[in-house]
Amino acid sequence: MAGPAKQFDQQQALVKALEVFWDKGYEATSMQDLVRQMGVNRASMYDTFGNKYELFKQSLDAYCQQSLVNIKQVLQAPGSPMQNILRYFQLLGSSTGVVRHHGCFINNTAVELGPHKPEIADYIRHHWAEVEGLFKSTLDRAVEQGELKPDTDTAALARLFNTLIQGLAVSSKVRVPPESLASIIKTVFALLQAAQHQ
Amino acid sequence: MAGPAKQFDQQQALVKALEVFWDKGYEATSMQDLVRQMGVNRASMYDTFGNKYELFKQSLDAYCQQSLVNIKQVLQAPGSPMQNILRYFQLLGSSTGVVRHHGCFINNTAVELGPHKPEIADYIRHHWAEVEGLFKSTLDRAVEQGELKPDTDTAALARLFNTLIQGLAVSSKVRVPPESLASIIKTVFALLQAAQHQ
DNA sequence: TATAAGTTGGAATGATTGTTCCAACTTGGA
DNA sequence: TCCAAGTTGGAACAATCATTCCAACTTATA
Repeated sequence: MAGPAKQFDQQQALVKALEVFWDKGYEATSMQDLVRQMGVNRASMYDTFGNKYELFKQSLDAYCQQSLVNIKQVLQAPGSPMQNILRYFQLLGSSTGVVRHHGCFINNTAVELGPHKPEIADYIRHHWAEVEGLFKSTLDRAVEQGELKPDTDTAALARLFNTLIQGLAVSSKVRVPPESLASIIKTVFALLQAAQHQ
Repeated sequence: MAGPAKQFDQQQALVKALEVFWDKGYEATSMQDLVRQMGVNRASMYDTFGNKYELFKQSLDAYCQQSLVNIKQVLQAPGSPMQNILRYFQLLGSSTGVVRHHGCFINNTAVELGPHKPEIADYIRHHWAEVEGLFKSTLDRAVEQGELKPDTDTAALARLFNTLIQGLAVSSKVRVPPESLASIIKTVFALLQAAQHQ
C-alpha cells in the first residue's frame, strides 16, 4: 500500500461525531454539522466511516463501551456494594453526570430510533442486559455481605435500577431541579433500607 | 363572515397529526407526511394551524390533556388508593397501554425537544407537576386510610412514580419483554409493602 | 342572483438534505 | 526520482425540506 496516511485521528473524529449526535440527535444532525465539528473532509468521512447511519452506530458503540467501563469502576470498587450503587446514582446527578449534562446518549437513541431500527433496539437491549448484569452481581455481593435479605430478587432490583436511571435521564431533559431528582434516589434507598428490617 | 366552512374536522385532523408525530418524532416528520395522513390541504393546514412547530405544540397539548383525564379516571376511582395506583401501572403495560404501543408521546418529546426548546421543556415540566400532584393526592388518601405510614414522603413518592413511568416508557422502545417490565412494578410495590411493616 | 369572503389543489420557492464525483495534491515503494 | 495508491478540498447531484403563492372553486350573505 502506498499513499499518505490519514491526516486526522480516527478515534478523535469519532468522539467529535458522538458529541454532535449526543447533543442534537440523529435526524437533526446534518452531515454539514458533522464535517464542521469533526474537522474532517467530507470524502474522508464517507471513506472512513461509510455513511451517516454507520457513523452513528460507531458513535453509539463507543459510548456504550465507555459507559460500561464507568459503571464497573464505581460498582466494583472495594467497600460496601450498596454504598457503591448509591454512589453511582449520586454521580449521575453530579455536575458532570448524565443528568446535568446533555442526558444519556443511549437513552436518547432508544427513544428516537428504537422503534424504527430493530438493529439498534437489539443493540441497546443487550447493552442494558449487561448493565443490569453489573448491578445484579453487585446486589448479589450485597446479599452475601448481609446488606440485603437473602430472599431478595436481585435480578428484578437490577432492572428497577436501570429503569430508574432511564427515568432520571428523561426528567433531566426538561430541567427538573436536581433536588427533586435527588429526593427520588433518597426515597428509593430509604424504601430499600426499610424493607430490610421487616 | 362569509365563505364556505372548512371541509375537514379540525379536531380530527389534529388527532391525525398527533399520531404521525407520536410515531415518527418531530424532526423525522415531514409536512408531506402530515398532509397525507391528515387528509387536509397544504394551504388549509398552514391557515388553520400556523406551521409545523405550532401544529406540533397543539398536538402535544391535546395529548397531555387527554393523559390527565386518563390518569384521573384511574387514580380517583372508588376503593383503595394504592390499588388504584397499582392498576394504573398495570394498564401501562397492557396491550393498549403506552408501554406496548408507540411509547409515550410526552416522553418522546421531552427527549427530542426538551434541551433545545425551553418553551416545550417548561410545558412538560408543568404537566409532570400536575401528574405528580394527582399521584400525591392519591398517596395522601392512602395515608389517611392507613395504607401507608403517616410519615411517608408522599411528594417524593409521587415523583418516583412519574420517573418510573418515564423509565418504563423508554424501556418499551427497545422491546424489553413485558414480563421484565411487570417484574419491576411488582418489585416496587413489594418494597413499598415491606417498608410499611417496619 | 350577484358579490365578497374563504377554502382548496397544486405549482413554485429557495434552502438544505445525504451522497457522489473529480481534479489536485501528497506520499510510500521501486 | 518516478509512479501508483491514497487522501483531500470543493463542486455537483438529485431529492426532499418547510413554506408561500395564486388561480379556480365554493358558499354565506345581501
